Amino acid sequence: MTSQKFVPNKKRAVTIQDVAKAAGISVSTVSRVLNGKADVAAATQARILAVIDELGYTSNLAARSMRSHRNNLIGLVVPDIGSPYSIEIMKGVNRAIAETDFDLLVFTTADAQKTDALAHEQHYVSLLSNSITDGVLIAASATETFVSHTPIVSIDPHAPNPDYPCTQGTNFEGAKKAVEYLLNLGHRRIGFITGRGDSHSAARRKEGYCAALKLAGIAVDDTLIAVGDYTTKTGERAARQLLTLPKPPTAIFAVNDQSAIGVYQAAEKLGLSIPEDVSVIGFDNITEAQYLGLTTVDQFLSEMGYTAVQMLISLINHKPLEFQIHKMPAELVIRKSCRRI
Amino acid sequence: MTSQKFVPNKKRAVTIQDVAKAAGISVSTVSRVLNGKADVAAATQARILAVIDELGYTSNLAARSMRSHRNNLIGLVVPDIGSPYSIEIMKGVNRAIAETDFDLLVFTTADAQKTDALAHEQHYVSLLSNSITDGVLIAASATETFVSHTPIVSIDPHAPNPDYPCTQGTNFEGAKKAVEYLLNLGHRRIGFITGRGDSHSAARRKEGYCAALKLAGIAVDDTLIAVGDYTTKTGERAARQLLTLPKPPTAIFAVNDQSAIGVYQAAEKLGLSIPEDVSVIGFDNITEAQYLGLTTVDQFLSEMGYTAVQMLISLINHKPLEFQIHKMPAELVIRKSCRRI
DNA sequence: TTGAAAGCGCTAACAG
DNA sequence: CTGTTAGCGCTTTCAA
Repeated sequence: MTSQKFVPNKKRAVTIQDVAKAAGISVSTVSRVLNGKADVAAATQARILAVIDELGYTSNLAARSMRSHRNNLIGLVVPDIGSPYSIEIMKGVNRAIAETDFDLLVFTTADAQKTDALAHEQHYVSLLSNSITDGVLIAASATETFVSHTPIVSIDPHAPNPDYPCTQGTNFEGAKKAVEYLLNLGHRRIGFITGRGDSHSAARRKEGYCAALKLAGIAVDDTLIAVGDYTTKTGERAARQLLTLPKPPTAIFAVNDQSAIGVYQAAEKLGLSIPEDVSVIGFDNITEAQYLGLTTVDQFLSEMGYTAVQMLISLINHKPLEFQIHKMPAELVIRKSCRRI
Repeated sequence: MTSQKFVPNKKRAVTIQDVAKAAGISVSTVSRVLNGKADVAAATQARILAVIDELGYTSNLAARSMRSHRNNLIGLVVPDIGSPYSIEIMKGVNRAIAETDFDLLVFTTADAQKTDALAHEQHYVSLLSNSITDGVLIAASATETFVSHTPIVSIDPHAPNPDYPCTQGTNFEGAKKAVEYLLNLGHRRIGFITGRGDSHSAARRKEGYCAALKLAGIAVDDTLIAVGDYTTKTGERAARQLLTLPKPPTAIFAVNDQSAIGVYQAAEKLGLSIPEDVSVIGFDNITEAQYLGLTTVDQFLSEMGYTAVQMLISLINHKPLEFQIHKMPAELVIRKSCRRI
């Protein structure tokens, strides 16, 4: 077996000094053309540009940032790249970034489940913010306070923090709307799958669920509330618990779409069909839920990302913000997972 | 309307100097405890740690990287965060990263369609690689050469480049396998939706399509080959072209799953159903395709990302690579989008 | 065990 | 228009 070994080339990076030397000019002049200053002779500029191209020079971000404190770079910290939630937010962030002259750097706290995500969040935010980034966006932050001398905007934080501007969903109103929709369809036994206990948004969604029920004169039945943690796995377990009740609910409202997918899977495994046997609505609106045909409450995660970028850039440019908390309206997206009874 | 203005706090970042001053000690000693050197008195160390905690000090990545040239940070450049393709790769990369002590920084070339993505790719790679990152992974690179003094591993490059190690799919074999499956099902008129012309992998997939046909003694019919560019949009257009032919194909093999989704949508709009009227297979295997029930050739994009990380880390640690090109096997995933005729 | 000092590559005054 | 110089915050010799 001929295994082709590969040994990396270990050449030093070319610096501004190399360029200056090769062009027979001082570093400051090179720096000037690099930064597009006007006061450089056309001939000199052309020569330097040629040398830069020839040597394949690229400015060292670290060195540059150390001096100029402006990198046109914004950081985004997400709990888990690859989760539908993060992806949706990244899409919006990316779209907003594309309209500006900022670049985007995405940082992930890798394995949120392994060690304490809180410390990681903290760590990364300070790391980015105190270094190369002009400001940072932090999605689904569980952390309360950050150490940063650079602007921070938080996207859909678990708990609201008056110290940092953020975008937020209308969790209460959205959940209420969803449950009211089910009530209008004639449902009276409506189950709820909760999120993690420490999450402010999950709590608000539960409040919305209870409020809608109360408004309709229906008492909240604790046996119809099952505990989840935003994942499909616990969603399935919770749904199984609800659907195997002596008197199961005719509809289930899940704290998020991932949990709703769990309901979908549980129903499938129990030989139940949706929406014939049970109607389902989930909060949030991700691709999988869309393809499954799940009715969802869309709080426009991607818009949250989009808006957060604009807020952050205002802050970076020292413009005051109109609102410290930007609420995104939630909208019910009717698909085929609910039926009238 | 009471708009709550928000003005950012503009405090300077706390540096190692501040810590040294507050602890009544020199910066070098602080640096030592920061880097876990052994030769510091326990008392001094404790005091410094306390001050660090109190002041909320975080080391400046830029400054640190400038001196030490090792940041335990790897960069990933993707063409488009938010595209199913990139997401799949990121998942694998992230999984691998979580097993190491490296952190991941994801860079995106934002809007590939806007300006020339090639220059962007180039730019970001050098930027990351010459600065804060110990090595970079580049996904779906169209660029031929990179300027970098740091290791580079390319994931599923459009065109293979002998200068950089990479992970690659078995494009030819996978496509051949897919078409052979359709042939076994009895299909004789099998359409193909192509990828972009400049893509090596697209070309290989087409070759696989042709090879399978030839092996079965079927002449390649150019009217059954429609041009796409990896997107759902062109996939739909191409599918429409094929399906409205006087003698349409009974099956379509699409260069990627996004194009296959286009086939799905085109069929729907033409009132055709899958697989009754037309069978469909797509290359790659993303969430949407899975939920749609599309039969696909899975080349394990996420495994490509995973493997690439390991290759890169070997390089960073100056270990030679066993293979410069790591081929990932492609596997046919049978779902419900094909039928026997 | 600790401190002083020399840069890493770059930008930004300040002179010429 | 161009060069000189002084750091940005940090690590790392080299002395003490």
